[in-house]
Amino acid sequence: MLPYILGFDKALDYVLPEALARSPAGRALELGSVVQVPVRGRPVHGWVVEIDPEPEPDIVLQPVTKLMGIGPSAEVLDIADWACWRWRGRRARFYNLASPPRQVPREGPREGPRQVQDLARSQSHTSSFASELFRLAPSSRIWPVVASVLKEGSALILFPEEVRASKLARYARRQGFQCVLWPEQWERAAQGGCSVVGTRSAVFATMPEVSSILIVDEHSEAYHETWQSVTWHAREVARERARRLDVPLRMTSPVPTLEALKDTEVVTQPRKSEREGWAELVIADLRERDHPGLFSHQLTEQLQGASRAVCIVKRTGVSEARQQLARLLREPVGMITARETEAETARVLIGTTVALRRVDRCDLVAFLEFDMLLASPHYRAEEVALALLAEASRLVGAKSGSGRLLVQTRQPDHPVLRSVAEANPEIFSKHDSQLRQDLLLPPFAAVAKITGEEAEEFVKVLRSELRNADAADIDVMGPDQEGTWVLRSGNHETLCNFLLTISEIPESVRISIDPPSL
DNA sequence: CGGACAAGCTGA
DNA sequence: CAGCTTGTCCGG
Repeated sequence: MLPYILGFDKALDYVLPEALARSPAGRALELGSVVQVPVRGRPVHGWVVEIDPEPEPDIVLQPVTKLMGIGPSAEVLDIADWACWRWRGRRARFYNLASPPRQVPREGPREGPRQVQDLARSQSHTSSFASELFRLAPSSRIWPVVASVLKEGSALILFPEEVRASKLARYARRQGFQCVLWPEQWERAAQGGCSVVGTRSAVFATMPEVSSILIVDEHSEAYHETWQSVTWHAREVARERARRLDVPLRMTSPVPTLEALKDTEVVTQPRKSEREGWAELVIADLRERDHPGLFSHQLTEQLQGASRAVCIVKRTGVSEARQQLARLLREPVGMITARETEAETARVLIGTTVALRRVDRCDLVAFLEFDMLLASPHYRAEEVALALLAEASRLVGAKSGSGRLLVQTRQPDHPVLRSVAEANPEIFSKHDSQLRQDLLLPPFAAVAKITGEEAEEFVKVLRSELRNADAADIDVMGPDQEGTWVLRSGNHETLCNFLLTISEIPESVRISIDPPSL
């Protein structure tokens, strides 16, 4: 069993006492079951990762003290192991993500393990796995896609936000579908016979059968976990899980990422519908302006005509811009920042990009400093800027309504803006694809960012290891001004397999695979 | 991770 | 040299 001790990634062997060995529901213990065991006399939870292991000699086995409940299925343990390989993570982290937040009691009807395990452990079959991306304008309903997926059987459906996930689960149930929310209804999901809806970590939901996986708004940054040492992406986990299960992976997005477009069939709406589903874009070309400042005449004009407007500015300068705007409009301006919300009922609101998620309805979103977004020092800056416009477009509604997007810029012909103006995200993805191919950035390369106190020392070790392993086709770059090194390879197999051979990683060194910024 | 124990530092 | 900090090791 693998103890839930971060920084300890080794399975330990225990004996199961007779008293715990039997259970009315069948086998008491299966792969993934959560047990309590003593580690150095301390009670610790952990996951069963092997049953009847070959006991190592000269070790006195301690008994398991408690059965805590069911855990991730063998299939999920396997995909979690894959995630550990792919992002160089620790098993306990991913197993914990895949487990119920609060242990499910052992009692209750539970059928014996189904064919899940056989399915999971047989990985190498010729696959008819297909992935499909539905490019849907921001205001288009996704329900038709969701419904078609629900009709096929027990689907696994991911949303970027909890609110949307639970709303959809409720709606689906009203429409007569068996549909549960993960992780709240963890046990029902594990029993099978229903579709499962959740956010990022629901990609590790235990389900006896999965008919297909659907990722709604695949471009959302919410699918990319970058918290502390854990870096992983739910879309990539879903892709691998679908491939292993040999079921279709489906995605929706108004602004598909290059990652999603890779090896995927794109299904588009009729041009007319897609055009209709984007909001009207008004561009204020700042180069044409005679006086400097944050407020173009198009902006004042649009703000005066709006019944409710949100202005987006950069983090520094929200309150100053707010004062200026209030003076200009001669009315109070509400403020929304990451920390606080003030005067939310005002007709005009100002805030950073997070404000888009705090407002439920408006008919104008104005980006006052759009070029700042485009120029963020990250290789995904433009992609993120386009995603924000899609998000804003969804907020203000389709062309048929009165909703508008206003962008102040000195680059009115930027591919991001042309994509929105023409309701054609392909304009941007072609541009971005070319750029990333030229610069060898993801998804056209696999990269590992190495940071931390002892990074320099560690990279020296990596370099010498690379010289020894003559086959590895990996570049080492760095350091940059921030003391960051980057490993780059043409594919993840090469990169991750190489990293797997490095057993000793200093405590302070952090390796993030395909981070959002380099 | 967190405890156990060893080795190093300090102050009387 | 006790008493405290910091480091290293290890778990079945």
